[in-house]
Amino acid sequence: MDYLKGLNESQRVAVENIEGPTMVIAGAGSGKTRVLTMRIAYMIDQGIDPFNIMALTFTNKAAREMTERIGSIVGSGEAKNITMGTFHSVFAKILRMNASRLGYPQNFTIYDTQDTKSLLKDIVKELNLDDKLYKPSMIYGRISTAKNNLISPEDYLANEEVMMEDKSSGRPELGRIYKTYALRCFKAGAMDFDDLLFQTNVLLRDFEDVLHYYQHKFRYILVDEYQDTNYSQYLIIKKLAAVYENICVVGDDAQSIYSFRGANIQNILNFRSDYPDYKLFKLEQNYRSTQVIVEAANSVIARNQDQIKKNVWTANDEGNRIKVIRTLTDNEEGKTVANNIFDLKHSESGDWQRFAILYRTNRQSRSFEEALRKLNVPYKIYGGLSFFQRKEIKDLMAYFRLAANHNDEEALKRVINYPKRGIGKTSWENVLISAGENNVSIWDVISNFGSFNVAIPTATKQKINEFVTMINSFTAEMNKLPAYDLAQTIAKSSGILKELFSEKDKGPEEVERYQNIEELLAGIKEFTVQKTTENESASLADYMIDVALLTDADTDKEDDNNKVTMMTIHSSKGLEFPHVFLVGLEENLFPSQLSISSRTDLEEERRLFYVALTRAEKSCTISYAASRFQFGSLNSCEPSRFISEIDQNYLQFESAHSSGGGRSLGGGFGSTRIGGLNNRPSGFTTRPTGNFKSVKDLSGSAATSNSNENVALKVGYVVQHGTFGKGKITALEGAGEERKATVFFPQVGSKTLLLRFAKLTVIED
DNA sequence: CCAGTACTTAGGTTG
DNA sequence: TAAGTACTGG
Repeated sequence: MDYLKGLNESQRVAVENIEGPTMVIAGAGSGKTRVLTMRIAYMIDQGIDPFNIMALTFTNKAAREMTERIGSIVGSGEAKNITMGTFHSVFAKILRMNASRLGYPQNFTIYDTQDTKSLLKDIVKELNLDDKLYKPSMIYGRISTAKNNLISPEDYLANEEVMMEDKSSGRPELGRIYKTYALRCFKAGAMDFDDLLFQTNVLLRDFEDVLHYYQHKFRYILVDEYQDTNYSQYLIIKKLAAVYENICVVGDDAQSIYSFRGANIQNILNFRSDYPDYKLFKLEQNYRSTQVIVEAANSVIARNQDQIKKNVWTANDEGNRIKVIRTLTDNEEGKTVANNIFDLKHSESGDWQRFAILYRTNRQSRSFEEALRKLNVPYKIYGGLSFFQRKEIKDLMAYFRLAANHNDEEALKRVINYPKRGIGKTSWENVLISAGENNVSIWDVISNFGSFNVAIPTATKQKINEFVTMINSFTAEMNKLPAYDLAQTIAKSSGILKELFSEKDKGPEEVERYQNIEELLAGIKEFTVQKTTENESASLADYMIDVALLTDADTDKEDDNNKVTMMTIHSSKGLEFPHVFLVGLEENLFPSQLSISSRTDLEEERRLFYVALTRAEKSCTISYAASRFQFGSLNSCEPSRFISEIDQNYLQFESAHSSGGGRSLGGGFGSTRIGGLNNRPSGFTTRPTGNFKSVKDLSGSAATSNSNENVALKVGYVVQHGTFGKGKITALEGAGEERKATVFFPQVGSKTLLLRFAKLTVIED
């Protein structure tokens, strides 16, 4: 077991103690991941069946990397049998296998935040509530908190304390919304992120045989980042570990930064009372950072009341002091940091990936993005809108979802009339009403108009029938065709590909959208090939299961390597960089304004600051601006209290302009393909401006003469339109007020126009 | 149905 | 500021 030789004494003991409840408190940079990896490898070496091991990590990427490393020690065949992943992904899979127990379809959809908010918005509208008072994100927060504390809608409504809270905040209907929302999700065969944990709890609570099965399957349980688990997660683990009590949790209370999503440091303290004979190991030697960084971080975190005392130390070099830079504005901050990175990169050998810019909020990335782009410095941004959240991707995926699960209401709503197929808002609303009245799913209504009374015209019903037939034909292929083939079919026959292709020559954004779809299809192809060579099932449903819980960090690309990283401090957890730039250190930004009134919130911000500092290996630079643009106006800012909380012996103050002079600008340095995930081409969008409008307006209303002309229109006529120019009629439909024409304009593409309004003049017939 | 415009409001972090 | 939504006129 050579691999154990590289460990220090406390790491080795933590690795070798594989039986019984174990808690590892691991200081920042103390080799936590290494211990976890080695421990699992060691367990397998000791004859434990990987099938009996469950390891819960914080990101899917971490799980993947750990599986790989374990595989390199014990063989990848063995490593593959470990159940490893995030809480959400591991239990989503378990839920799929047991979905019928809970009355869910095996192919249940996972609603993301967008789906959830959109559904909540609809519900508020349907219940005739004030949407100023009941905002989707606010309701979602409330429901999320409830679910994470295992409060069901019924519990919620029965809980007087909770109901009083809602009443006094002027929102007495939250419970009713929660109940409606839960019911709608259930009817749609959908779970939101919190349901994945909530329903797992239900499953383990109500089905003893299931509980027993998993208790015996997972004889050995490991949980990383334990300080960031919430009550719902805590209880799952507690139940599963109840028989064997081979549970190992690893964490650092000083790095607990997710209380906003229900994480509870108390879970660490509970561990002692839940497993009184637990063993405690502390990893205190930091291998990552310089002495200055370790000590500076220690000096800050010491100010927190709530903490487990530990002594993090390092044998590394002393290192340089932490540079603190003040700039006048946020834009200057961007430039200064970019210049510093540029200078440092060229004064020491090494790649761009050695640098990271960390900030409190996603929107701070802009000034750095601009400044880096000007210097031709390649960068990538994590967070913000991820690939799978983009409209065009969600649209196509909605077809996939619908094919897998007809009841997926959000998916249906998205695509029933996209691309346009003449199924309007009113028809949709009437279908919704009918579904509600008959207490069935929306799909039930639209696939069986004969059985329900729906107030929509026959022509529309016909169109909906065609749509239903199309979706059914996709469903029929779901388990026959490989993912890629079906995805390709859907992209074509749904009309999405055509829709985006026709827009392609409009502008850079349209081109990008088309390319994103191509990228998605390429990704599905890759998936299909890979699964097929591994002799595993490669259906489109399988693909969606794989992809549903991916984040930006998980979808990191190979060719994205040599780039400066920009991300929030939250998403930097677990990562390390030689040079860290910690920006926007201003009161009300970091610490955030929302946190400064409560001690516990402020302490969490301070832990966040601690996490940020301890990402740095060699150097850390802190910056703040004296003024910052916010909501359209320039606001002046105070430097963050956290700067003065650092032991001043570790700081070196510097003003913005004194830094480096000998920088050579331009000269074709940097990469040609700059920018990262969010890179936007900086071209212009040329768009016809309707500047003749005012002249036309003066000509007065010509509505009557218009309608006369319309009667005479026929497919194939060439017509003239005020803004779109000359075009050819490709289709005519509807009658009277509803009569509309689809016209192909070579200049702008195909348009459908309501003839009641559009002024069309026949040029030739 | 389409497109331009007026209005609103954003509190912050994520699977 | 910027994005997203609601409204309105053709």
